[in-house]
Amino acid sequence: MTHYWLMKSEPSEVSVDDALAAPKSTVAWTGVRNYQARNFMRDLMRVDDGVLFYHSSCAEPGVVGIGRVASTPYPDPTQFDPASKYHDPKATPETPRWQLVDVQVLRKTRTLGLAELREAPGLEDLVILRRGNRLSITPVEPRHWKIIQKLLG
DNA sequence: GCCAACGTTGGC
DNA sequence: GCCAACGTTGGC
Repeated sequence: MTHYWLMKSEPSEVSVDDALAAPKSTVAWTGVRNYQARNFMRDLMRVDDGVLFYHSSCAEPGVVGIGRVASTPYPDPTQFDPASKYHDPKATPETPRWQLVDVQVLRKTRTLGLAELREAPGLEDLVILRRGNRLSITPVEPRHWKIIQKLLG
C-alpha cells in the first residue's frame, strides 16, 4: 500500500534545488528529532511512497516539489557526530535513537503556498493546515494528494 | 521579534 | 506518574 507524506525542510538547510543537485536527486532526511516524525519514517514509510517536498521557515512557505521515498529506514548518521547540531549524546551506533529515509525529488514544481492550500476546496483537513500542527513529517491522504497534484498541474 | 501551541525535561 | 518550567517550531 502506497502512502503519501508531506515533509518539511528549511530551504536554508536543504532546499528542493539542493536535493535536485545531489546525486540521483536524492538526500538523506537528516535531523528529525521528534519521535512521532521518526516513527513515520521508521515504521510506516515504504520505498516509492509519494512525498510532497515542503519549504518552511522561509519567505514563501509551501509545496515546492514532488518526490518519493527512496530507501528503507536506517540510522541518521548525524546523531553520532559530536560536531553536528543534530548530535544526540544518548545515541550510539549499537543503540541508535533516530532513523531516517532517503528522499528522491522527481520534479520541482511551482511554489504552492500556504494561503493557496488553505483556500483550496477539499484541503480543509490537510494535517499541516490544522491549528497548532508543527510536525515536520505528516501523512497525506490520497484525496489530498490528488487535489494537490491537480493544483500543481 | 512575537507568540501560540506543543514536546521534553526533571524534581518530587 | 505528575506537572511546572523550559525549549522549539514556524507562520506572521
